[in-house]
Amino acid sequence: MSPGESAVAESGARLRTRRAILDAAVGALVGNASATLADIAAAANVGRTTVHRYFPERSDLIDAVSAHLLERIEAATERAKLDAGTAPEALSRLCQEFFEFGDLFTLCFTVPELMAGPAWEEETDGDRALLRLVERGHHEGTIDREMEPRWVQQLLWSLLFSGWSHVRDNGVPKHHALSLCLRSLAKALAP
Amino acid sequence: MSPGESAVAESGARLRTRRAILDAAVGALVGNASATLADIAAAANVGRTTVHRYFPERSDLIDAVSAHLLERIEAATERAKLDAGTAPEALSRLCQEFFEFGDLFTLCFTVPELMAGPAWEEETDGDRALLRLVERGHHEGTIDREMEPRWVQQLLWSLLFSGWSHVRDNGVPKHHALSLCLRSLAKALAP
DNA sequence: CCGAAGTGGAACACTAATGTTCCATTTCAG
DNA sequence: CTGAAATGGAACATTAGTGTTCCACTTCGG
Repeated sequence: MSPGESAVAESGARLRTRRAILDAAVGALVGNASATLADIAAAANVGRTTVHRYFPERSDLIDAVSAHLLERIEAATERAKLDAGTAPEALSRLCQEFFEFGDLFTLCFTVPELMAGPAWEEETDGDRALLRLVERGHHEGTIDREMEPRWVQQLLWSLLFSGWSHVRDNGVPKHHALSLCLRSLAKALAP
Repeated sequence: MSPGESAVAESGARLRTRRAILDAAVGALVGNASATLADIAAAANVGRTTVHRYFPERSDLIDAVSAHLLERIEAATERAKLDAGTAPEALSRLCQEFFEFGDLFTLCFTVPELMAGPAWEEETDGDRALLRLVERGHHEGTIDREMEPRWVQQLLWSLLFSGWSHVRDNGVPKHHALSLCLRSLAKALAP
């Protein structure tokens, strides 16, 4: 292996610590939206210096978390197979997939820098798939035509946020919060 | 008037600037959740020194904003007359009242320090009135019994958040966003 | 007109977070 | 075992925000 393949073939160790830092960053930021690099380093059982080695600036780390989040969202959207079944069924599956993320996606609401990047401005494939799905529901007659695609999108996300807040604030079991999300979504969308 | 009545009889000017700073703080924080005291002072057309005269520490200002917000929420809850009409009607009125706040209450989601105070932990009269209202709806048979009081509370707030996000992100007119909120809420709660 | 209240702004010290450098230590593959 | 890779930690400079002090300026009621 010739030297200089910096980004390509990282040693196993590097990949592992990089991942550890990333995970720790997510965990720390979920607990405290303004977590310090020192906090994150501690959470990752790593020196602050090491964090800087992998992510020279704070914004680099934030960007990485952001990218990681986007990837997971896209993956979950694919798993939900939005083309299968009726539109409400597909939306329900998507809701369940997203719910699995746990408080991970709470970050979108609590850490504003996270959404700042250009990647969040443009529509992702997942976004488009969701919007198309709602339109399909309109044609099928399985989704209330007043519930326009973008509103459904807002609704889905804020329902998930509600669900996890319900778990956190009121100590409700997760499965119960999920079923409240699903029921509320289904009823709101029903024609 | 004897000297030393510090907090009681403030001159008109003092009250006016205090209010100006408070309003500016709300506006600045809505625009940027991590607004600086300098930002706020500038927004209020006031020197930073003056801000410190009225609110010695940043937390004092935040507390004042928090109190102001709580007052308005309580006032809006009273105006909604939750005891009148059917439960869904009352909830709809409450939703409209809250919606009037504009992005003001977005602060609850974006400025975590704001909710940190002890005043937000304990249940306010407004909270209790809302929870009782939902129970009344259950007895009347006008609200789905699966929609437990605290969930309805979460739902109401996150719908409002969705509504204003819809306005901000998608440029939808306010009245339209409001009607989407009301419709979604009504359908989700319907038995 | 006068004096007190209210204000603005400059200057300062203090703190917390960030980013950098350097060196000693550990780890691990060959 | 040996050297390169990876890490931890101390020390440092820098920056941004905060809180304080002091003085000059305006304003406004009497």
